[in-house]
Formats: sequence, C-alpha cells, structure tokens
Amino acid sequence: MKQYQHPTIDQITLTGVLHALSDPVRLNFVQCLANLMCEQPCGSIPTPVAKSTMSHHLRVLREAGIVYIRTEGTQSLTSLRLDELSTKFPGLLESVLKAALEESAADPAK
Amino acid sequence: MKQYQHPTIDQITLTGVLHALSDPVRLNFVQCLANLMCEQPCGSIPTPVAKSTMSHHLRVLREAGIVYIRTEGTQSLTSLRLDELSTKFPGLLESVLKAALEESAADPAK
DNA sequence: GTATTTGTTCTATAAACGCCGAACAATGAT
DNA sequence: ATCATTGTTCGGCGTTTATAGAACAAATAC
Repeated sequence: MKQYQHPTIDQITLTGVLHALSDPVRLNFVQCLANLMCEQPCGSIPTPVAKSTMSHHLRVLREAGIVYIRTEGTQSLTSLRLDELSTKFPGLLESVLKAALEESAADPAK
Repeated sequence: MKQYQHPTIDQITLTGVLHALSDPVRLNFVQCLANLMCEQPCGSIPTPVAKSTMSHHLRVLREAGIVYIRTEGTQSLTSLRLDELSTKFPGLLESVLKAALEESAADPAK
C-alpha cells in the first residue's frame, strides 16, 4: 500500500495523546491492541463504524504517536508505541488502560 | 450567584475526563489548581482567553467531574476533585499532571 | 440608592470532528 | 487478466467545539 509518517517522541504532545484517547472508538481499539500484545491488522478488531471512519481514527492515533502502522501486503499492521510513550509520559498510558479496563468491568452493558 | 450541578462518581466517564483534559487551556488550569493545593476563584489563575470562554471551560471541567465549584459572594471557588477521581481512576490524574509538568519543563517556551 | 466586582448566559462565527458512501490504489489469488 | 481483499482518500453532511462580545445577575462597596 503505502508508508506512513509517524511523529518522533519529542513531537508527541500530551494534549494530542489525551485527545486521541478521548474518543470511545479509539480508546476501545487501543484497549484491544494492548490486550492482544502484538501488532494487528485493522480488520481483526471489531468496530462499530465504517472502515473509512476507522481509517480516520487510526490516522488520529498514528499522528498522536500512540500507534505505529506498517504495511505488509494488502493489510496495515498496527501496534502500540508503548515503550516510547512510557519514555515520554511514564505511567500515563498504563493508568489510562487500567482505568478503561475497570470502567468496562464495572459496566457490563455494551 | 447560583449553585452548580456536579456528576456523582459513577456518572464520571473516562472518555469525558480525557476529553476535558485534552484542551490546553483546561489542562493548564487544572495544573495550576493542583499546584495551588486549595480552591481558587477563576480569576486568580491567569488565562489567555476571555472570561466568557473560561466560564465555558470551567463548565466542561465541572461536568466531566474534574473540578468542584461553589460560590461564595461574587466569586466562584474551584477545587480539584482529586480524591474522588483517585477513587474512580487510580493514578490517572496523577500521571496526567506529572506528564504535564514534565512537558512544560522540557519546553520552556510559552 | 449607584458603582464595582465576579462570573454566567446568550448569540454568533469559524473551525474541527465523527460519520458515511463512493471511488481509488495496491497486493494477492484464481 | 480478472477478481477479491484490505485500506486510503475524497466529498459531503450534521454536530460539536472554542472563541469572543454584549447583556445580564448577584453580591459587595460606597
């Protein structure tokens, strides 16, 4: 397909990260990514939105520095930039993911 | 003046909190609030926006469950709901504030 | 009473956002 | 070459957002 541009660590901003994670669809996707612990094609994670919408969300996550995307064949493999984010903002993504987990556990609906 | 409505702990959502903190003006205000360690009138914290805009931002922070606002005389006193947020999302606000501090330390401009 | 202070609400505007379908691109399979 | 798979990009639509100024409300000071 094509190659993607990713921000370097010092280009990542806190507000950018928070904004990217503040959308339910994106947060849920990041949560799945963290659970699976390995890079995933976009299609392997179920989403409630159209694929063009998901492409937009992945772009936001990528430009915020949260995920790394590479292409292999026809699919684009997405992985969390966990190490780099932990370097830039220690504990941040961890506590967000923990909070997301607890919230979804407390609310069995949806 | 008037009294405000605040969400209960279980009405607070993670995406709501993240969204509220993803705006630079709001995040900066929350940072100041955390540093001062006590409730503050809105006007005591310098902001780059008009007071009507700040009123809007405070409303967002209040409705997200991040701040508590009460009125005394003509001024409205704002305080962080740190304890309640720590109960709902342990470590979250702490790591966001730590990240904000480190980011502003790394970038002496602005 | 009038004036001052502090903040809210209203109205408007411009930008950003989330969403989708259609068209397109690139790879892989038949 | 044709078809299927996997995503991206584009155009558009409706909603939300950040912003500010003007008008308003309430408490305080004079």
